[in-house]
Amino acid sequence: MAGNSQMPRTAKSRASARPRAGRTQGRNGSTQSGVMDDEIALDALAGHAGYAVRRFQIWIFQDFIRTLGAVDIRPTQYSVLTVIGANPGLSQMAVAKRLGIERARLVHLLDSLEQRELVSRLRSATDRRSHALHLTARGRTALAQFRRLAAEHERHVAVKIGKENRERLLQILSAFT
Amino acid sequence: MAGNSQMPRTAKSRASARPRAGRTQGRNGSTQSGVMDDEIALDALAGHAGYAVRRFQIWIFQDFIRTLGAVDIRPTQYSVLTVIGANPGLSQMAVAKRLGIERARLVHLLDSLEQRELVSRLRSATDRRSHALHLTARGRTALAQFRRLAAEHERHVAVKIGKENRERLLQILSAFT
DNA sequence: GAAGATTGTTGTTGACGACAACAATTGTTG
DNA sequence: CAACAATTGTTGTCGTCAACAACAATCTTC
Repeated sequence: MAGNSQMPRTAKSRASARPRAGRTQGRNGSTQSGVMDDEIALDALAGHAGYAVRRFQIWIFQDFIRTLGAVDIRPTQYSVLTVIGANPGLSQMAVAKRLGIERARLVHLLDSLEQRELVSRLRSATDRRSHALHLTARGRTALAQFRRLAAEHERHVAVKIGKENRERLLQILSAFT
Repeated sequence: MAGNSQMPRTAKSRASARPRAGRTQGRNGSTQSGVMDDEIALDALAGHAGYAVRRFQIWIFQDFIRTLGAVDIRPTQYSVLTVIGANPGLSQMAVAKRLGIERARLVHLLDSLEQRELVSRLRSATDRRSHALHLTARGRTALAQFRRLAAEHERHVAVKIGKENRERLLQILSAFT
């Protein structure tokens, strides 16, 4: 229930005012409020990977949250469930390190998932400090559904940037997974 | 004074325990705490663009923040300064829409930048509701320096993922800028 | 001129990353 | 084996950021 619609939806309508595609210098007096967004120069920003990546990441998370809105699962929760599902018995530290999540933050994530009875913390037999994390039966069937919805989301991504571009992207960023 | 160090810094040292690169199934009893991260299966996560993009975005922002740590400029501040510099006289709404920032959030960003005398809000002559945003003289010279540091950061990105991959990435995500 | 929209502002909520401190429990070493 | 160091889960704090809601001042529009 936190799903937001789609992209910032840059102001349309107002069909006049042909953008004079030339100079990117600003300083055109009348540029006050009726500006078409693409008239506004990004300047150096256009050459920064971080800017594009950030905007893309926001779009992708919004789509994920919306697509899995009915089951109320956010990207981080999905990643935690997936890793536990694929590696039952992991400790919280191990999950946190693997996903790059603060172990303090994982505590709350697991509290929530445990309350929803998707995950259970069992005391480890070998190290009484740590918890062995497992999916519950309900967690396993739920995850299967989440996976289907996540695949649907992934198709949205493919449509947005192109199937081949998506694969190329995954390949380029494989070092960060 | 908000700069955080670098990456999550997963525990290194401890030179023993050769990871047995085979199965990715988990369920190996001894897998409790001494796990090498790459033994832990990501499962479906590996096929999700969002996961990789998110991890990459975090890395890139951390490097940006660190590289521009000396001048205390964060990515969002840099983007705001850049857009105002390239389009003097813009209203806050226009900047917010162009960068996909909440206009409520831009208020605080500008408060900070105005306090540092990098930006000034002038009352618009044509619309007394809105502010015409300009860089101060100090803002212009400062931005030139920020740009040099940002270029250095961008070189870090190129080293990290490869020069061609960076360009390919910019191309793939050009729709989001 | 009245109704409705826009602009900047303030404030709240929640997700998230980074830290610091702590108790319980290993491990390590003299 | 006992003292000390390190690890694990936990709690709490702080700051960033996106999303909303409400408001006064100011256009727009009819």
